[in-house]
Amino acid sequence: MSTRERILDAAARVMREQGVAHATTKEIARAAGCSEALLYRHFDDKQGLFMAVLQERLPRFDLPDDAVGTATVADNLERLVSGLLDFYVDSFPISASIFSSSTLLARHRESIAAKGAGPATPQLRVVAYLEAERAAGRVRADADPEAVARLLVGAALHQAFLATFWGDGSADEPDLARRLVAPVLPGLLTD
Amino acid sequence: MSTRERILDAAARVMREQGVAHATTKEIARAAGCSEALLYRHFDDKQGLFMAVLQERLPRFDLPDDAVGTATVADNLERLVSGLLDFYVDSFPISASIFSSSTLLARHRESIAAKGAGPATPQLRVVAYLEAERAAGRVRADADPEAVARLLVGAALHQAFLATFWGDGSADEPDLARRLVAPVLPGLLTD
DNA sequence: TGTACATCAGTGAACGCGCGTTCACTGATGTAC
DNA sequence: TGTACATCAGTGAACGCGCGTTCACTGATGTAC
Repeated sequence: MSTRERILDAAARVMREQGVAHATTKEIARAAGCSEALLYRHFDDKQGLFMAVLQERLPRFDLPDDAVGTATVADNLERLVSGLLDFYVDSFPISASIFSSSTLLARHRESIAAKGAGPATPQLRVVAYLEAERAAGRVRADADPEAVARLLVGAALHQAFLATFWGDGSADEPDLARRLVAPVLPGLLTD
Repeated sequence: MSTRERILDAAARVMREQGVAHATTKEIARAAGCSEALLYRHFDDKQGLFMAVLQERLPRFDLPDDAVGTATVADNLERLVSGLLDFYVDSFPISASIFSSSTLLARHRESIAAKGAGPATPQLRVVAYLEAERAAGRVRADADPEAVARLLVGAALHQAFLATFWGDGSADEPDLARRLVAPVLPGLLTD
C-alpha cells in the first residue's frame, strides 16, 4: 500500500476514533508510523489532507439495483435498508467531521457540486428503486416514493447517530431492517 | 441578561455559524463582547464552557402530548413531525459538535446518563404518543410504535442533516410533515 | 455628611505550550559510461 | 566491473504563531461608622 494511502487510512482512523479535534498532524503521523514532514510530501496542508479523507475515505453507498422485479419488494427494501444501516454507521463519525468547520464544509460542498454524489445520494437511490418498481406495477401508483425513501434513509441515519453517540455498536437489533420496512408496506404494495 | 448567559449565547452562536473548530476562546470572547479572561470567571476551562453550552443551549424537544384522543391521529402526527423538523434543524449544528472530540463526547454521555434526556428522547416521545393512541383504540393493535417512531424521527433528522449541509434552510417544503406521515398511516390507523 | 475600607465585574498583558509547517539533510536505489 | 552522479522517500530539528490560561491590576459600587 502506498504511503499516501497509509496516511489517508491513519487520518480517517484518528478522525473516527478520537474525533476531528484530536486529528492533529502529530497524531496522524504517529498513527501512520511516519514523520509529520512526510504528510506535506503528499498533501498541500492539513485541510488538503482532510479534504482527501472526505473524498477518498467516506464509503460510497452502492446498492445492487438489478433487483427490480425480482424477489419481493419487501425483501428488496429490507436489503436496501440493511445496506443503509451499515453505510451510515460506518460513515457517520467521519461525516460528522465535516460540520466541525464552516470553511471545511464550504470546500467539501464545492467539491461535491463539481462531481456527482453528495449527501442526498442514498435517498435518490431508494427513490429510483421505488419508481422502477412502480413502473413495473409492484408499487401502487399513488405511493410517494420520495417520502418513503426519506423515512427509510432517515431511520438508518438516526440509528447511526445513536450508535455513534453511545459508542458501542448500540442496538444491533437483528431484525431492525425488517421492522423499519414493515410500517410502510401497507401503503406501498399493490394488492 | 447575565454575563454568563451572554457568553453561552455567544459560544453557541459561534459553534452554530462557524463550527466548533473556529470556536476559540478569542472568537467566543469577541462574539460576547468581553475579554477572554472573563470567560474563566464563569467557567473552569474551555471544555467546561462547551459542556455548559451542550447542557443549556441545546433546545429541548417538547411536545404538547395532551393531544391523545383529540383531533385525528394523522393531524397529531403531522404536528409532531413538524415539531421534530424544527427541533432538529435548530439543534443539529451544535449536536454535531459533540462528535468532534471523543473526550467531549464521553463527558457529555456521562452528564446525560446522570440526568434524564438524551438523544433518544424525541423517539421515546413519539413512541409514548403512539402507544397512548393504541391504548385508546385509534391505532391498530398490531402496529409497531417503535418502528414508526424511528421512521418519523429519522426523516426529520435526515432533513436537518441536509439543511445543515447545504447551509440554506434548504428544501423548506411546505407540506413535508404531512408527506412524511402519510406513508405510515395505512398500517397504523384502525378502520 | 465624609472617609476608609471591602467587594466584585471585568481587563490588558503576559505566559508556556502545542500546533501546523518548513528546511536542510540522509541513505537507499537507479543509471550512465 | 567500478565509479560518479541523479533521484527520491523519508526525517530531525527548528520555526513562528495562535491557542488556552493566569495574574496583577482597575474602577465602580456598596457599606460601616
